[in-house]
Amino acid sequence: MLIGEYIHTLDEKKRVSLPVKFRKEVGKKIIITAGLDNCLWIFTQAQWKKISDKLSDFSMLQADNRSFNRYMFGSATEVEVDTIGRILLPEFLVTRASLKNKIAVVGVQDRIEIWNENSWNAYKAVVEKKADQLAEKLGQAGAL
Amino acid sequence: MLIGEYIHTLDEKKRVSLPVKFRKEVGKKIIITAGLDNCLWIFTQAQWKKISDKLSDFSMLQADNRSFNRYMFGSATEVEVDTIGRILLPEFLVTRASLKNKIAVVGVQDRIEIWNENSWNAYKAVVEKKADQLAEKLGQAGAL
DNA sequence: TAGTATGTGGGAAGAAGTGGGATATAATTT
DNA sequence: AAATTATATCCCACTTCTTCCCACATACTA
Repeated sequence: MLIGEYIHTLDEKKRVSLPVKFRKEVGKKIIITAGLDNCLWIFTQAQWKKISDKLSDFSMLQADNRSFNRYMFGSATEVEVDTIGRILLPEFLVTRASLKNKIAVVGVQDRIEIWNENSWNAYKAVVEKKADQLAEKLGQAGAL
Repeated sequence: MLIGEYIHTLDEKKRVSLPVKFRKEVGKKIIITAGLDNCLWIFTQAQWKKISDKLSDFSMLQADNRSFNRYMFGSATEVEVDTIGRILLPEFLVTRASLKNKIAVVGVQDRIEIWNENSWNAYKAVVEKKADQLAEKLGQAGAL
């Protein structure tokens, strides 16, 4: 289970070290792609297979599905974790997620998210304000 | 059953000792996360599993679910209880709950809550004033 | 009053994160 | 085709933070 938030550095060579707590779970090869809400998503290979299988079930005949598939698949890249636990982010993904020197590495159950630090803080602030409402809603859904 | 309120210290290294009465019940590894009303929640691993299983049913394609999952998982951390019954709080959770030197450790049925001492006192004061009304409401609902 | 249990504080060893350099590979120019 | 430049990958070293351990203080109990 991937949980927790870590503030790490994106160095000049576009490298990020993964938090130690995540390394065992994600393995040596990961899939990184553009996520929703202007962050990057990192999946294990197994997880990615699940997702891509699901996505391929959607009909190619619908424009929305085509767009979304292009979005997810088009930006997906396989990346190796180096000997000391770092990954190298492709330039276009750095741009896509507006990553600067300080980034947030966030564990969200079965994926890792990479955020620009400021965007992440801003996002959190918004969600925190709404948290009660969200909890209420989910409570009604029988979640907690 | 976790009950009672204890005022403990958050030392410079962000450590808090758990009240002895709670230790047996929570075990050696716990999950700590940002709760509602600006406090932290501590769960046993078993409880956390229940919660996360529920949450995994929600699709990541819906914005509200993404928000809540990020909130719950992103702010959760697995923490070990050290040999003398202390836990180490990650910086971002200390910030989230505005914890200072003095904190309140509160047993609430099946979870432990961590509060800034002042916030806790303020919260208690408010609830006390409303207690009659709350009781009335619960009585009508047939709770007691 | 002595002994035990709980809570608090700090120092030292180790690990994690970050930065920089060297080597190999590819590309471009003459 | 050779040489030089550029790019990328691998490896090493430094620094900072974390973790583990031990010691002290206070409070409670016998």
